Amino acid sequence: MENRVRVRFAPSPTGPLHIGGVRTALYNYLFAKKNNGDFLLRIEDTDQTRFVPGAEEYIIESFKWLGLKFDEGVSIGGQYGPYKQSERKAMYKDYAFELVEKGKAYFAFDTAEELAQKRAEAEAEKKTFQYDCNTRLGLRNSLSLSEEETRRLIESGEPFVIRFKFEKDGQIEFDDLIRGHISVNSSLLDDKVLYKSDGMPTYHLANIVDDHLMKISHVIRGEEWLPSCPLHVSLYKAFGWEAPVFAHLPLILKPDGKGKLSKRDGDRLGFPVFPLEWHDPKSGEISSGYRESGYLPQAVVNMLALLGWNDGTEQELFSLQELVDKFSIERISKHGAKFDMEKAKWFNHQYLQSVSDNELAQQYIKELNDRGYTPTLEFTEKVVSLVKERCSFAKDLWQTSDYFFLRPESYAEKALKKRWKEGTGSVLTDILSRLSEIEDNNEWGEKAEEFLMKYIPEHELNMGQIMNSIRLAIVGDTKGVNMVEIFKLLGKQESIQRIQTAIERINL
RNA sequence: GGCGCAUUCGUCUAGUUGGUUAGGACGCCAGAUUCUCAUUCUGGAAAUCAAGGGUUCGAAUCCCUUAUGCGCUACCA
Repeated sequence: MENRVRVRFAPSPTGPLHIGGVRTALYNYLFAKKNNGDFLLRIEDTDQTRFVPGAEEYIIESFKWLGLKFDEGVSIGGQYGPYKQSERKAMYKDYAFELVEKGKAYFAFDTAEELAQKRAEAEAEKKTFQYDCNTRLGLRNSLSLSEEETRRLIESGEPFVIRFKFEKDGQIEFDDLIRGHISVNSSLLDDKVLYKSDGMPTYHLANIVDDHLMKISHVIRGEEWLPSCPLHVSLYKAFGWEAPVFAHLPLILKPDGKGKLSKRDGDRLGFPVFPLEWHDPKSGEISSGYRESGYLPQAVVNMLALLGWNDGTEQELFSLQELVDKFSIERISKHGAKFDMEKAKWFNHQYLQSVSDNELAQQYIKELNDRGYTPTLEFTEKVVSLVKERCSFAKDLWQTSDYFFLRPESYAEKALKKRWKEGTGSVLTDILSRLSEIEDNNEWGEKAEEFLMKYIPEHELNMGQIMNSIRLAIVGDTKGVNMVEIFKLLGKQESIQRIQTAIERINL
């Protein structure tokens, strides 16, 4: 029980879950499962001003879709709860005060205006104001003020925050599983606020307290936390707690240019940045999701896992279980990875092929019904089996198989020019009459093929030319699956009808 | 500005103890297959390993410097 691996994913419910966050969660999950450990979900809602209704439910729903199960946490429960920081509010204050008593932190009474003033002054001199060991004595806090004054201010209800007190010339060192040894001089760090004047802790305090209380063994999080890690390490030390092992993940970058992948990039380049579609309750804006865009959850998981990690072999397709078996933090790359939508599409193509025809057909038939067609499941299944390999998404089914359901209304001009020559009409008329003579049963398609294979060479006609003109007549373009397969599925009546119509229309 | 992190084909990456024709995948191009399109298969182009210095018989791999990019620099997470 002592050294059990326990990791957590700790999002803040300020909106939909970003794909980078999903990857962070995935790596946490893989690491936990690989080591037979626990994967927890904690909601970090200490900033009341940024709370967005529905975000928490969205997060839970996202992981359900992705197939990543939490062992403990919000909506699941567990013995270390509550798992939502707003419900743990009372305890943070005690911990913050404990630090003040230990001389590791102090009260500060500076107002937001006063600090803004300081920053403006510094900026005017092209410097940066920092609340740290060099400036704190000149500011209004329990270090610069007398004990009586401090007590008087607190008792009179003056708003205050608690700041961490960094040592003057300490060296803070820690090891990161991905980045190796990291060393920072403490006098360069600013005295971060731990406890806000609204009675809530900041991320830094709440995070450390909760990770300690929830017995988190490894903290796997985004690189944006690396700069504040020295503070976190110092906090563990100040409390006298053992720090967890840290691993800071590289960022997911936008496909073009530089920088973090953002919601705007998705809108701009036309790919989802969120696992599920998100309806913003305030702006009413809708952001697309992987699920709604037709991605399979396994494909998203595989794609994300490989964006910055590989097992050292040339394998690229992994099931979730395989990822669990082969995952290792040490093999995560150190630098950010640009998101590649083409590769994402390729992954989905791979996974779509493993979905059964029956399952896809059931899904497709709903779409067909919506479009006003009512084919049987059997027929739809046959169509699916023929066109599946050409699709990357289930939604591609229609554009690759529409001709099985609707007659061509027009004929592609380019194909017409190339495949419908002077005598095509009369040749097809002759072929048509011969096709009509073939008995209309299950073997009609094969028989039709047999006939064509004989007829075309016998009349010294060009195979490609004739087959394509028939295709053009039936499909409306020179595209689609094997002609015989189309004959078979469409049947004699429909096939002949379409050729007949085409001859009449085109030869007009 | 300060601090931190990073830097191998267009993109994702392999390369863990210095000796490889620097490998794979996506994308791209070509060929093959087919009645077309797509799929599939085969092949090809594509990284002087950010740059410059060292160390060494030998460096993508070790050291230094520089450059560039990114991240953080809030009573946000």
